Amino acid sequence: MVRPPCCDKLNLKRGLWTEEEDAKILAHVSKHGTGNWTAVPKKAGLKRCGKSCRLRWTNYLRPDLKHDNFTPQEEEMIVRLHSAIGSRWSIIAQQLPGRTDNDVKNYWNTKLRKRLSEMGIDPVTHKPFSQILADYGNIGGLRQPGTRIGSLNKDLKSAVMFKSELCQSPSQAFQNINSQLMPSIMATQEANQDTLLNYNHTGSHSLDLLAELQAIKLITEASNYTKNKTAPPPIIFVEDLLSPSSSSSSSSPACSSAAQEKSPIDFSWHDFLLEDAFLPADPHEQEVVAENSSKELASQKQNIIPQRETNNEAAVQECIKAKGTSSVSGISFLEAMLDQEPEMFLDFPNLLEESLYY
DNA sequence: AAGCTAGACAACCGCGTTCCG
DNA sequence: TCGGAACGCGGTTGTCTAGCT
Repeated sequence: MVRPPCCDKLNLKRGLWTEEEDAKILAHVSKHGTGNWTAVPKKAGLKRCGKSCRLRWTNYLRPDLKHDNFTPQEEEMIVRLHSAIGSRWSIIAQQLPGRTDNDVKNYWNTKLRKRLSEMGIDPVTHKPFSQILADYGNIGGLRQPGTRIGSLNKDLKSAVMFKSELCQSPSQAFQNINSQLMPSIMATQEANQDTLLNYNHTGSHSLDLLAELQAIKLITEASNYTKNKTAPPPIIFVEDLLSPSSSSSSSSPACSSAAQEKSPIDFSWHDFLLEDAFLPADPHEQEVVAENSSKELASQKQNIIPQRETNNEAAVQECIKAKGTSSVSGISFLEAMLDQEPEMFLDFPNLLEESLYY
């Protein structure tokens, strides 16, 4: 295909926009509306390509855009949606009035991704790094002496470094695994990434549009519930959405009864993991763990709150108080998750260290 | 005060999709 | 049905600024 002349950068200005240029765009749009952007530069008297004009309008000049900081509710929405549909920024942005895909993408890349990494959660898979390391270890005799970790991504590396410092372990802990386990991991990582991308984006495992919209709807409703406490909390399982026969209704058989009883108000960092981080590989052991988990959840339910059957404000507040944090409170959603980091390591004492020291 | 670095965000690039004659 | 133009999207790069040495 022949590229339009505007892309050839012939005598066309690039870089940051001036107020004068912005004014020209605004004047043109107010007079003629949006559309036919290739004609806009000429009509508006701008030495820019139409594509650049459109971008300036959609990302900055549109009157409905918000230019203030992201709220904790917006942060929560982004993380939830990203865990469900991946980096579909335009879809995510559609759920956040006044935000553009560029806004969301930049915010994710500069803030949210990093913070999740520091929590020990892979921002791509939404799994704990330790599980990823463990997964690597289960493949190809990783635990054999002389095997190495490969192209662990930047987030994983930084998270390991972060944890090493936290635990006052020598910083060479990461260097050790990095140097000892590197090559055999590389192929595995690439394979996993391919699978992941297929799940999250396109290809044979992709979510169809309906599933995506259902996911968004459910997540939106969940978010509204945490804010307004107005409706029963839907629970969304990515595994459901990925299943060809999936239904995102709460009657999905894939939703365990224990999980169904879990309320988003009772939010914890666990909610942002795609699956149980330390589920044993052995199916029989998985059953045992699942059974124990169900008992534990049932026990917790009795001790905490009758979540489903009440919208009782006091009970909800008590729950929030008990958990110490929630997106309902004024503090940042991610800060809330960070606050629960000690809980995370209490739950999974072998997190990271397991992979670091064999 | 100057130089360096990291963070934030605006803008660009390339590719896929949609529209339309 | 086909091909070109326009549009939309996600990844990447560039620029500015604040903080640190």
